[in-house]
Amino acid sequence: MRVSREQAEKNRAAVIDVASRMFRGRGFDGVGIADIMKAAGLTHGGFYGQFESKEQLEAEASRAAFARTWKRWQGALAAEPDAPLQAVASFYLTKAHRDHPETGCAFAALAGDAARSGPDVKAEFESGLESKVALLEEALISSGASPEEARTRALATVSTLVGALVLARAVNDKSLGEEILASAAAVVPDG
Amino acid sequence: MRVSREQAEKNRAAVIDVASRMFRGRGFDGVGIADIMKAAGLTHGGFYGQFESKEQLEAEASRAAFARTWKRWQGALAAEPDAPLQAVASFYLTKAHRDHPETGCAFAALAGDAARSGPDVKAEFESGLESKVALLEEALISSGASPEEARTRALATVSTLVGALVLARAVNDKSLGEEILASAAAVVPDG
DNA sequence: ATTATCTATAGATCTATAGATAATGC
DNA sequence: ATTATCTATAGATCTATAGATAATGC
Repeated sequence: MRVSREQAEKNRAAVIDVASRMFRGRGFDGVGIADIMKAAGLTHGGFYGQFESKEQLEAEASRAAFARTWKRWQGALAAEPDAPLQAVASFYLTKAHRDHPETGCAFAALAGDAARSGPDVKAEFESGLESKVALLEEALISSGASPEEARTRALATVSTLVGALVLARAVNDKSLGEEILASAAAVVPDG
Repeated sequence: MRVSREQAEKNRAAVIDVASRMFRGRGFDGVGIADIMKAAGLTHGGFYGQFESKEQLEAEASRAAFARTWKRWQGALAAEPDAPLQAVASFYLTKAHRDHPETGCAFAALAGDAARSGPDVKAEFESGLESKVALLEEALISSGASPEEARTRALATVSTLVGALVLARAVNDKSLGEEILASAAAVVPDG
């Protein structure tokens, strides 16, 4: 049941894509390799021809999630260049984002898991963070901020956004969750 | 090998205490019941005489963690009543806290896990959050803030603190972690 | 001939339970 | 007699690997 080299590459990419969603939805420890391969339409045993280990897939799936969400951030910033922090906050701090971790921010979904993971996963979180912070910094500098102020505001804003989403997901009360998101949006300055 | 009712109650409390640290250190899914019971000096099988399920222990261990850290917050606020947000930020956003999740804030350590847990765990996270927010609100109102402003600032500050700690733990680069913590401290207002 | 994927399984977990044991508390 | 804890195990996972299979790519 061998497939073409092209198809094999597509299969590998599909595994990463499926894993990226499943990991965000259920956590690294909440999904098994058999689950992922089945969802990608392949068999469990085929996994180790594509990846060295589950941890390698965790890293690659995180990278893929960051690449996707980076584009979303970039689009929002391009559409509203004069208020970059509000631009990001307004799509980030939403009920839809809270209710759909599997397609949302990998920091909010997996940073706790990454904190307990090995250096390969953390390396992806590190570059994922730096690349988002770089987007915000650039936009803030264009809006007239100093480089130092831009970096501080960018880092702190990401912390506020991620913290608010994580907390909003950890409570039962939906309206409390929305209050958390709204309070975070209220303190994000207009850049 | 039966023990006195008093000792049995102490054993149960010890299991909760040990679990509260181990869960914060390794996540709910990263620790087994056998691990916890062994660390508490008991046998695996004894667990189900003390608790209905692992999830019940997760909820009780979370509650215990919140009770402990609530006291820390209260102490910091009592010591510095005029700058409540800075008071909390200055012990929360530290290298020591980043490097010791097992004795630190359960939001930062476990909110991602809680988001995927059942309603009993989420209920503890909800009341754990409300009780910390209540402390901050009260202090901010004493410092002259309106009730609405106090609540918004309290919720947003907790989001920023938790987000910064979670992100600082998810990267390899220690100095980047410290930069994240410092940027969060810089944007927390003086109350 | 090479190799992507398959079936099947090893070996190590995990939660939860059944039944035995022995000390407490009536 | 009751009950807190113990030993032992069922049954369901999980990661990872071994070896077979069959289509690609030389």
